[in-house]
Amino acid sequence: MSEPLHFVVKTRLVEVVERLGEGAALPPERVLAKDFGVSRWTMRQAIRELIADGRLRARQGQGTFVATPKLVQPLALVSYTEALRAQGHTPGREVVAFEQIAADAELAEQLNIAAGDPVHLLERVLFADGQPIGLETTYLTVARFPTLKDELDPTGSLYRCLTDQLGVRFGAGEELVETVIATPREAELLKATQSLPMLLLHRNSRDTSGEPIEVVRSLYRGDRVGFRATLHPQTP
Amino acid sequence: MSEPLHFVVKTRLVEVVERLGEGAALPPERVLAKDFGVSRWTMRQAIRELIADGRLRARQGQGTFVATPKLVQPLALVSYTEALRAQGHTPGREVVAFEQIAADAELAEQLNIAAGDPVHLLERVLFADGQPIGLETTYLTVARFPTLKDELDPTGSLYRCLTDQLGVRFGAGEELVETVIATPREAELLKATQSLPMLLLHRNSRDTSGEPIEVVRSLYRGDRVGFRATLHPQTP
DNA sequence: AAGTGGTCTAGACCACTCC
DNA sequence: GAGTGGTCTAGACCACTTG
Repeated sequence: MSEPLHFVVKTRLVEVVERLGEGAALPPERVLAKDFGVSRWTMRQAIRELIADGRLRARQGQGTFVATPKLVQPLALVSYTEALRAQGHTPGREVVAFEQIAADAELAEQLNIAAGDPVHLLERVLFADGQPIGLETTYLTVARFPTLKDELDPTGSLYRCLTDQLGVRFGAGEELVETVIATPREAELLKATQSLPMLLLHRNSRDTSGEPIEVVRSLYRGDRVGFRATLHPQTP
Repeated sequence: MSEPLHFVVKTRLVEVVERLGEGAALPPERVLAKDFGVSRWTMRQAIRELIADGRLRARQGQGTFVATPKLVQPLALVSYTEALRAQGHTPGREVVAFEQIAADAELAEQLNIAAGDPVHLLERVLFADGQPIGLETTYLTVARFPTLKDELDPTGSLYRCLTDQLGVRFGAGEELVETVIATPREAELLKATQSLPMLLLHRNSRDTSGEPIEVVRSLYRGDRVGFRATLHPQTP
């Protein structure tokens, strides 16, 4: 058994998926398992990998369907809303939380404040064409943005509010990208099955004078989103 | 059952992992399952997620161990060797293939050549401190680099060879990042268990005049590597 | 040979959606 | 209520590493 059975099944299932069109429904797992002559566990293993690869999409109580291609988002300091619209998709946002909390040690260091200092916490689910694709958690220092709670429409663009209303000028920033598994809470907010690979982006934005503006933790569904970075040549 | 059992187990297992030090061995799966009062399948589900998160590492025939933190690699046009060394790690490379193939339609378009034209294929496993962390597949047009096969030491830096020996000047490039599941072949080369989430980087480098230099498909172990991008402010 | 993780089976029940 | 995907069990065998 050099090649696991579930991979053989996956390979054969890919052919089925390619014959069906986008959005087409797959036969039920139990039927597929019988057709392929494997157990349901093995069948699900193959399906699960195709879901992680973004080829299939499962909906409990309904069935499994051929997915549409992944979105590609820019890895840059631009508004989420504008980036999506530029690609012809309909952006959406849903506020999960907008409150003040006390910064823990790690967050305090990243924002260059003292542990325990108050920070704004803004947590929003990002939608594209009605589908949840990401969970964005933003932290901003209250001392620096005392009027944010009044000025910001939490369903609107934070980036726009900061630049247009509060006069913030974004400088260079850093973004970290890695894969993680979502917690059940995060998975539920993203309407994803648990243990689906996610892309975690961690951003620490600074203004033109190098002062921290915000700390952002964005969790994107790995089955639906990819990112594009623009590389700049070295000048040594 | 709003919270799946395997997640409850995962949460409790994290505490165990944190008490043990880096590199420490976990009890066998069967023992853990018994201790937690769950089936081995549920136990493995929890372990599998901690492996994907980079907290644990499993070695067949040996056991499961507490992992070291993820590496963070720059998402930039610099030599892999130099980047790793700058972080105090020992880089390594192993050549899997170095040959000529005919470009398929997609590759031909990306390299701005005709389908069927010969291209160099260089496939290498990248190591950090003796551990395989990535599989890099590079395609270069033979017509543009006819002497590459003679000039390049395939165990050395391709970037160095291109810039120093062949006079190539890298311009701006684009890099795509997404999560995928490795094929069994790729998983084997990376000594990873299958169905582990990977980070796929797809790069299309161009020189200063905009001509394509190379197409690179890099597959990194998502449990061991993260990436850092530097963001540049918009100038509208 | 013994013990480890990796794969697979058969079967069960739960949660959700639609009729 | 019927049918779907989601979770979980108990048990088996395989592949690999070490003594």
